Amino acid sequence: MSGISDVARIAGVSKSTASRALTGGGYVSEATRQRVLDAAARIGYVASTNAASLVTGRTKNVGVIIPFVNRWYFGEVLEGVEDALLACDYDLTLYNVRPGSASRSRIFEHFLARKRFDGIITIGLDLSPAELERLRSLDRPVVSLGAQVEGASSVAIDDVAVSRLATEHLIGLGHTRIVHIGGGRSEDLHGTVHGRRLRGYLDAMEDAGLGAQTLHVPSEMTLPGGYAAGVQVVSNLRSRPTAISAASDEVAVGAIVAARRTGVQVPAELSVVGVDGHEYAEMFSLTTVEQSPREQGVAVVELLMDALEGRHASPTTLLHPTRLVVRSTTARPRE
Amino acid sequence: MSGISDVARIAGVSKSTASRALTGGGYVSEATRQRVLDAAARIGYVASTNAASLVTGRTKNVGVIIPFVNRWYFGEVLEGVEDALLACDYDLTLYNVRPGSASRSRIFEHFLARKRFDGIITIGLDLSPAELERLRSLDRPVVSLGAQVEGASSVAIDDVAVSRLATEHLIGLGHTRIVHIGGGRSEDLHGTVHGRRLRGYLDAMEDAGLGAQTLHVPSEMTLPGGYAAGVQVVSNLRSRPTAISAASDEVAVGAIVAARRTGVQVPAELSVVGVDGHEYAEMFSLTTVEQSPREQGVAVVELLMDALEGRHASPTTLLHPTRLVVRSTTARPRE
DNA sequence: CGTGTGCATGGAACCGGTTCCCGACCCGTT
DNA sequence: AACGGGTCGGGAACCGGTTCCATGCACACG
Repeated sequence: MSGISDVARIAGVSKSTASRALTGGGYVSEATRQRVLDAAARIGYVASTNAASLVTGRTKNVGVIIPFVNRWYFGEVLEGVEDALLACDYDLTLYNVRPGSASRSRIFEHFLARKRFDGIITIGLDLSPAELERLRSLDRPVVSLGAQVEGASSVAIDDVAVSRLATEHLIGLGHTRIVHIGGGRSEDLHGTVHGRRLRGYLDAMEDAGLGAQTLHVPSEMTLPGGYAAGVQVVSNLRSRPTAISAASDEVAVGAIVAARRTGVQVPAELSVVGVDGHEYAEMFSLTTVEQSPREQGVAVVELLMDALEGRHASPTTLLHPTRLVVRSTTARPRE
Repeated sequence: MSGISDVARIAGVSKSTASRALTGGGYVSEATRQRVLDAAARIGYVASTNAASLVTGRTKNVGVIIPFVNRWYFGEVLEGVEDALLACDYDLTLYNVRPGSASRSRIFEHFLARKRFDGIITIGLDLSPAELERLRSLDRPVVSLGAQVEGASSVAIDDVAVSRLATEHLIGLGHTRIVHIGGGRSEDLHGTVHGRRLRGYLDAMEDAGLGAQTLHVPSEMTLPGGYAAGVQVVSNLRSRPTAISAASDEVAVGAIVAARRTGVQVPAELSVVGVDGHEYAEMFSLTTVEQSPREQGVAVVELLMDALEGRHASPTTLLHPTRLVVRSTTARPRE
């Protein structure tokens, strides 16, 4: 495999001159630079970032830690991050730490310590104090998306607000028996996305004077999860709610499928609102609060680049905009 | 940041001895080895793979090229690959080449040339001759999943066979007006997954003497794609088909949603069969031919490890097993 | 008792780049 | 004609590891 020495030899210059010509530092005459560039192009030379990083300390590589790649939100974010990093000439090393997976500690203890990247992006991850400590000890900038990492810049949406907005939409239509489908134990109303979305629902109900009749069916943030919860809600014949505020679009769609299957009309008998702007939302005419995970991925990369280039050192938190999109799964309740 | 020299100093030995103790090569007395290991553990030392790779030539890193991360099949595969690589102590560098994206050539020309990985895994990718050439010039083993790369080992399922099996199931139930929803232009019956699945349908129809009445509605391999195609099929009132052979489960589910929405009973009026074993299949009681992408990911990593360790040099192709799972979206046609 | 063998260790070269430092050269000033 | 500052390019050190080679030593053997 060809190295910089080969380029130098072909161009008839020394290694150092070749390096200067290629990286653009120091004085090189235009003529020599061209000769070096030509030589490099001719043999298809690309510098080994590995070797360069040894002396420069910049690896041109970023570690991304993510709990799922297979859920819509995370997949979108990852694609956005990938694109943005590529545009900045960075490679992306992926660490998939599935919740409950044994490999999680191995990643933090072993893999992250290999000094292989210039920075780290964590996505939707709640870190333990030990993990935080380990991350900090690497002495590389850390930015996070969708969850707060202490002392790190981050991009997120206001999860409480989106869920509140969705619920208020239902209340505004005249609903009072509204159930929230989603995760989150009631003790944990801040630490997780699940929890914050439950919080938003509770706040909206409270503010509307409906604090006494809140309902919460726990569910995984998946379509099958929403389906199971939906079955439960719909089969509750005595006092069936007239509306569902779902913690995510996948949950909402699952609930809709469950309702239709049982012969319950949406939105005539049951209104459903979600959160996300999932690619399925349009197909199901789902009313939802849209966020744009792909753009959030791009934004978090920008934040990391700022940190890498020493711009605005103090941690900032960027709140990404969201908006209510009313389609046809929500309507006034029947008298 | 601590280096091997620090470890050596603390343990009171030379750099070379420390290196031998840590990597396990050459002679080191048990006592010294322990002292070195203790010193390393004490300061949380992990060798920089970067620096080591410079001399050993092994980077402990694998490049993965994938067209989507956001589609079920690809997401599953990626998670399987990640797990398996981690278990072998390899990092994963992700290259997401979305079809039609301008960055594709940049990845092949620039990023892949950085000599950063020991091997490459391509997933569901049809390479142009130039790309193939570039890959080969890197002089690193390449293995592929779900598509043939000339001269490379690969893992795949028999796409023709699965689609044939699904279609034969419908034929076996007595259906004759069967439509295939999926991609693939009829000229391209081998090069792509779309094409091969169309081929399987055509073969099955042919063999059953139904070659004259094949029907094909093109569609993207997504749920919305299937929905759109489903609407088209169902609204064809005069001679509506009695069964759909979908190219994937996502397409199948989309078609089912479309049918139900239009009031067409599944399976009473319309049977639907898919291919994949998607996580949604069970929820929709979908009859399908299951494959296991996660396991395929693990298998392709094994193949790569074989190549990296010089075992069985000649390219092998592994056909992964599949099986028909009959649920309740298929039934005999009504008289 | 001299010598050969095998284990244990340290010194130094090396991987492929970047960068520091220094000398050569050119050109305009004094 | 001597001098100084700005350009240009080469030699060598360095990044953090691994590995080759030489050396020291203990022990067994003839």
